[in-house]
Amino acid sequence: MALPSTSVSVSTFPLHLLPASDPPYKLLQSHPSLSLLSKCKSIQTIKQVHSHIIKTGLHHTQFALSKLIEFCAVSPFGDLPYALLLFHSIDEPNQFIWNTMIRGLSLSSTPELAMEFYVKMIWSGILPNSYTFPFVLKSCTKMDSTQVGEQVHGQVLKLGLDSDAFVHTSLINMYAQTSQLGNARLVFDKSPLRDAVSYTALITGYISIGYMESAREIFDEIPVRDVVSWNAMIAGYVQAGQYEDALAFFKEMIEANVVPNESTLVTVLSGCAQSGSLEMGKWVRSWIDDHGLGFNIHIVNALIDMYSKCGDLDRASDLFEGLEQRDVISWNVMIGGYTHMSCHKEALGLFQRMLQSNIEPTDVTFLSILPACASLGALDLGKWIHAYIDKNIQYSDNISIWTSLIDMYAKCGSIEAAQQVFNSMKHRSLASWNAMISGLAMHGLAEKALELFSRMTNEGYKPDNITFVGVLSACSHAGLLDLGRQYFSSMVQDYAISPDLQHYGCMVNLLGRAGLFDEAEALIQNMEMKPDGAIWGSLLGACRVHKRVELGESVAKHLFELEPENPGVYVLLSNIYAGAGRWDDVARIRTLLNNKGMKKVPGCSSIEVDRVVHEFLVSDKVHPRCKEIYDMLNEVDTLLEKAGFVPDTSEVLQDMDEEWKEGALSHHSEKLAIAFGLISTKPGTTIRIVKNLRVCGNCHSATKLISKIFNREIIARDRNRFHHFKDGSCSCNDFW
DNA sequence: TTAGGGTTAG
Repeated sequence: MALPSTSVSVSTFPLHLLPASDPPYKLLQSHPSLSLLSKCKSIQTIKQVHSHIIKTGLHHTQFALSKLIEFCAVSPFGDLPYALLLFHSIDEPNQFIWNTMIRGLSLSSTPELAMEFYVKMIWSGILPNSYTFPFVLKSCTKMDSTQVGEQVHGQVLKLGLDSDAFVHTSLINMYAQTSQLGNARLVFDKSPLRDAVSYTALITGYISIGYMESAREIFDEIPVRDVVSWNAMIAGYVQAGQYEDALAFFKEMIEANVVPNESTLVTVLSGCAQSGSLEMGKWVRSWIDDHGLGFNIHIVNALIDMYSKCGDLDRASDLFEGLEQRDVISWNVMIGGYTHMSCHKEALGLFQRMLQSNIEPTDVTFLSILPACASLGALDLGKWIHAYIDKNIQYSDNISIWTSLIDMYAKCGSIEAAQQVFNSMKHRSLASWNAMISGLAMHGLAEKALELFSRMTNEGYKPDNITFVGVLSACSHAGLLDLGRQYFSSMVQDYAISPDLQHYGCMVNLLGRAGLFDEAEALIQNMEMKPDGAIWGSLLGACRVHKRVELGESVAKHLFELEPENPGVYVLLSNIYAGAGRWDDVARIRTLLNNKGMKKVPGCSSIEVDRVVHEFLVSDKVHPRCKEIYDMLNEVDTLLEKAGFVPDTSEVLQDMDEEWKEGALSHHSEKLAIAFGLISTKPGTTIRIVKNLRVCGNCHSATKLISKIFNREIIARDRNRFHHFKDGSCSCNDFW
């Protein structure tokens, strides 16, 4: 924005003719140069105003400089380094200027500097006043330093400033936010200065340590509750997961004739979103419409979030598209909504649109978009995001983002890159270790996963239930039965973690694969909870491997009860019959399936080429390069045959009808994706594919040979794990 | 003479 320079006459006030002491305040306050400040939207325009101030001689007045510093230090369009520069140009800054610098720094990401300025202020002989301490105490709160906070409290008492309501509340807030509720309470109780604000500061302290009931008691004591105190309680209930209480409070608030504001509605809607309750959300929506608030962008954003989290993506998208002005939150909630509902392609598409609209993504964007990349196997896009994050310093200490990158790389098949990100992290959270361990596990790198687990415990991290899912799945993917047993009992005995369904699933898988059916069944019987479909499914899979037809039948019965609509159970059972040569039973199951009108979930494989994800279904013929793909498939089949490959037809039901009609196994989705990879990438390039189902035995054998014949590394992710095909063999050692 | 405390997307 260029400033209208002609509108400011240098001679408006001939201030340069005045003596150095400040002229009358009224004259200064209305000076055009200073009123221009409020129009500034960038550092360039601030500099222009600064030069106006110099031209008009205003820079001789501390008042003008203080207004300039205030704008630079506090306004969202300001520039803290410029404020510092201005500050250092002043010989003897007055109390207001010191306070303003402390205020600006307390808002920044470096509150330590605010403390430094506070100390310097005292050293320079300027006494802090009742304005200074709210800023200083905010810095203490931000630094989470109880020691410094207590020292400042001492100085407040010495100066007798504890009788100021603002200082008083700031003290309560400082103690409340640094988990010293006892001290917060003491300050609160000892002083007669109690208003809705100080009550609310105390309430949020109790909420932050999860004491909702204490918060409620204090709330009931407030003589006059204002909108913020209601908002705080509603936010507390949302945070505590007490969504119905949050809504009840919202209704009570309206009955008490307190007018909800934007915060109230954003908070209530986020509660509806988190609880997934569309009914609640609709009720709030109608209130919003009745009160004409449907045009507030923050409220619309919250509505988009609510609808998409409650599963109504159409309504969410309508609101999103209907927005005239979208801010970054609008984009983030819509992308996050798609990810939440597993519409990963839509999430990626919207992200591309966001970039095209020149909206800067934020860390929240990446936390939504990286899982979408992970799910689709969109490695190139993931890499692009990694490069973007690398370039933007503000993400350098965001552990969640780096953890998401580890997860993305691992799930996109690039375990080396995941490892590199993990190694480069200076600070890690438990989730970072978990992501790396699970990543190694799904790549079948059990030894490395277990090594990492012991490194993690040596470094003092306490593993949680998710860690053990990773550890046990590492054992299960590598068939490490004894180690699996050891970790399972260590989890219970050494870490007091009670096993959940996922842990049992790994153990049943391990035992089943080893053919230890009695032990597996005993384990299932001793579970504290009812086994789910995954547990029985795992056992049924083992029955197929070990050709245990009768046991398979009885296991399938459990599954038919639990998941009557899951065609996978019928498919697996029919494969068990096929393996035993019981073709009549195979036919019976097929008829049963057809009669029930159930369709197997179609096999779907995807491959990313040049940042575009291509998806293939069984015998798909819709791809633009369909002809070339099928030509390549023919060539592959010919070469496979030459190499002595004999298709195994025992798993013909894997893809049911479609496959049956084709009469061959050569058109499974993974083979189409591989053929497309072969024709669309340079020789020698690694081919990465993602399949939604478990890879079938036939394709597994074929892919091993393809990797040898075409001299390509093929990395395939199926529903359970990764397979690295190279030189005719697979990293899973045919065990999956 | 200018300002300051408690609530708000994942």
